[in-house]
Amino acid sequence: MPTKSTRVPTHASTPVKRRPGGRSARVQDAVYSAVGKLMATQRPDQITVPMVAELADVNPTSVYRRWGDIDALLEEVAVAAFTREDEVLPDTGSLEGDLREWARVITDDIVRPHRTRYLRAMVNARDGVVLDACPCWTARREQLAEMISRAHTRGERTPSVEQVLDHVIAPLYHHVVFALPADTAYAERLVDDVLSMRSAESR
Amino acid sequence: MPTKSTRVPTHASTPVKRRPGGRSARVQDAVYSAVGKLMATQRPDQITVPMVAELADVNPTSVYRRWGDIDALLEEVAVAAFTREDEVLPDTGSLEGDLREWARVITDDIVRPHRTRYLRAMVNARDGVVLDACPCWTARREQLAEMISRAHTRGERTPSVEQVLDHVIAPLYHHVVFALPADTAYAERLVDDVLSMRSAESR
DNA sequence: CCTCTAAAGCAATGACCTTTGCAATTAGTG
DNA sequence: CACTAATTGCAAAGGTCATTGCTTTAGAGG
Repeated sequence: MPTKSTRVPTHASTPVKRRPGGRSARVQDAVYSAVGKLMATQRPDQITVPMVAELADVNPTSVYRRWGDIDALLEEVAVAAFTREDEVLPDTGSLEGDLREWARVITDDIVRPHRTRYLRAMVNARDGVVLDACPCWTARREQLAEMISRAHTRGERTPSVEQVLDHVIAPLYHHVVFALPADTAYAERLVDDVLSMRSAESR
Repeated sequence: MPTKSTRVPTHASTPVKRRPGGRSARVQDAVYSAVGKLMATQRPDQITVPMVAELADVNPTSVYRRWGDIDALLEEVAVAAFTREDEVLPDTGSLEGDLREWARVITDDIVRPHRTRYLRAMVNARDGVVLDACPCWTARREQLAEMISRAHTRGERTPSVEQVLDHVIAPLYHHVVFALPADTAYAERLVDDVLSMRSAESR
């Protein structure tokens, strides 16, 4: 069992890691990059520590010592990949336009093979637990809240954040992870459906 | 590589298997049962052939010879588990009542740990392919078609089969496989939402 | 520039999985 | 009932993965 270092650093300003200097950072980057490359072609559950270690030109022992096992590493890389906030929110002037564009971007993102594998890796890691929140959904939730808030100030009648998550995001991700066909047209159909629903507050 | 027998049987009436007699059937039952028991406690991707072989009191070699690898075996057992047609369709007199009851039964089914693991196993097996149809969804689709057809004969305005699949089934399965909370109340909310949508044919 | 120690590398070890050849069992068939 | 072949059991061998003790490297602070 890998005993994670929990010693408190001298200054509160220094990050949790005790020695984030050049070499450790280089190793971590190399390992992350190797995982990303393997994800492009390999199924998550057949990626092994020696595989990523060789591709990263790092000793397997280092990977075992820092991450414990392959699952922890994959999970870490997966959430890192999905929490990057480099997306710009669409602002078309109407909620319908915003949602269509937003759903289109998300769809084009997650249908790419390596993104699909990240999703499936996250599915695998969740065993025996029920999470109230998931890092990659909180980002979506915030984006949605922003777009819906804007629509409200324009006086539009809108569905709730939860309704859009349940009826646009969930079906999209569902189709992708279960290998069912998913494309932009499907995403737009979902947006049409959710916009035709009676809004939540009138329930 | 396991060379699957492709020899044509003498009579077209005889099934594909060449020797489905007592012993083979017993072995298959034991293996299926062992997989089911392991699924109750183990993650799919850490179930190994020797594990199921020992629990089934069967030689590992037999499993390798018949199924090739653990993935093929798990996939086979999973689809077998999800295509059992022992469910009775609800018939409450209204589509709303039918859907609520139907969604409730499905929810109670898939939140059980071993059922969740079967779903995740199916997710894993789907790599690099996009399927037009999935065996466990065709069953749902047929059940839905029946209920909606009955509602139509009663003169009810109904959503389409696809809409119910996308907005009730998909979010439910999504929540379950991603370890997000899912219960009967959630399922009923989804049913309410889909029933408040503008129906598909009026689009 | 020097010291200290966290982190990485190395090598040996053990455990487990998978394959393969051969013998034994047993289900179909005449 | 006897015959044939499909299927299983057995055992050995090869390969990969994961762990562990020790050594070496190189940040970080004085």
